[in-house]
Amino acid sequence: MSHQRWDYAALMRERGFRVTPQRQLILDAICEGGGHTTPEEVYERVRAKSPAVNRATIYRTLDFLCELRLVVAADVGNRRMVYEIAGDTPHHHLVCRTCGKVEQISHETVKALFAKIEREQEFTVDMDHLALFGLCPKCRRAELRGKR
Amino acid sequence: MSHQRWDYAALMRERGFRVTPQRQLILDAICEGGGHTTPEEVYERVRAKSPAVNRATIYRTLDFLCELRLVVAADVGNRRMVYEIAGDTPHHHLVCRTCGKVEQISHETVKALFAKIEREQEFTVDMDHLALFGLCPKCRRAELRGKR
DNA sequence: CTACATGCAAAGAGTTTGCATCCGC
DNA sequence: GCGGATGCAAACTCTTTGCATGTAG
Repeated sequence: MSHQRWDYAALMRERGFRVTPQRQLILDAICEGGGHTTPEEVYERVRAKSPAVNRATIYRTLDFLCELRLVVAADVGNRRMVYEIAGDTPHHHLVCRTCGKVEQISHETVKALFAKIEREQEFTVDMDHLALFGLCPKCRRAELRGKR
Repeated sequence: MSHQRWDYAALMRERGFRVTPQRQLILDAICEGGGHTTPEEVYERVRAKSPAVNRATIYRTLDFLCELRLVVAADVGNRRMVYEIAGDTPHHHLVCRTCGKVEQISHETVKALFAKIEREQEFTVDMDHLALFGLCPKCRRAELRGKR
């Protein structure tokens, strides 16, 4: 999925922000991540193309892109933040803690839980990205085999 | 719920570890948290009673207590770890992204989602601590008021 | 008495901020 | 040219580590 730079550029300008080379490089870097990208990965990828770009710019731009809702941030635990291009449909991730494979869950599936929490505790969960850890089918079978 | 210091002390000694005043103070401090306590809160509470205790000891002891499984650690997002006495029924956390307040959700509530994921995608979610972000009732009302 | 635990200080990682400079519009 | 964006360096938070000292068993 391309991030369609032209649209993003127009969107930024419309809202009175500037389209800078750094911002484009950082968007590219997040795209290259496919799924999720850490700030450090963004930094490395950007630096490969343009070594002068500063870490502070990475962080400021990631925040900026999140505020524009072009990018979403997800806290995947272990004190790690990951960023990804905001997609059309909100989705969540299943992360296999053995092989690291990432699957998706639809927002529909998760919404039932959020609704239940809202109903029972009045707490409004508004996460646009949820990361759930566990075992993918393959690793689960491997684990069962190992335990016998 | 008390942490029953005598049992813990016996357990530590059985396994060849020492029962020190610091360890007892730190256990007390986690207990005082009721649900969940950050390292900083532990530090403050311990320091109120025994000002010489060092931050490094807090971190080392929290790790130690986790390894003994007397305490469980939960990554509550926002790069914040919280600790609590082990042994309660497994539960999860709701974190208010405005005021930072942390509430609990029962494992029962969450299990339905995990079961659904298992059924639909064969993926076994096995998280013992899930952190969901959103707005607590109070901040939600404040936000609604602000938007009018 | 001995090994484990602690205090201290310093180093780390990861992130944020103040300020001068730069450059997109 | 103006004001937002960037680079730089420094600060900041949270956590970890090496080493000498202290103390539980």
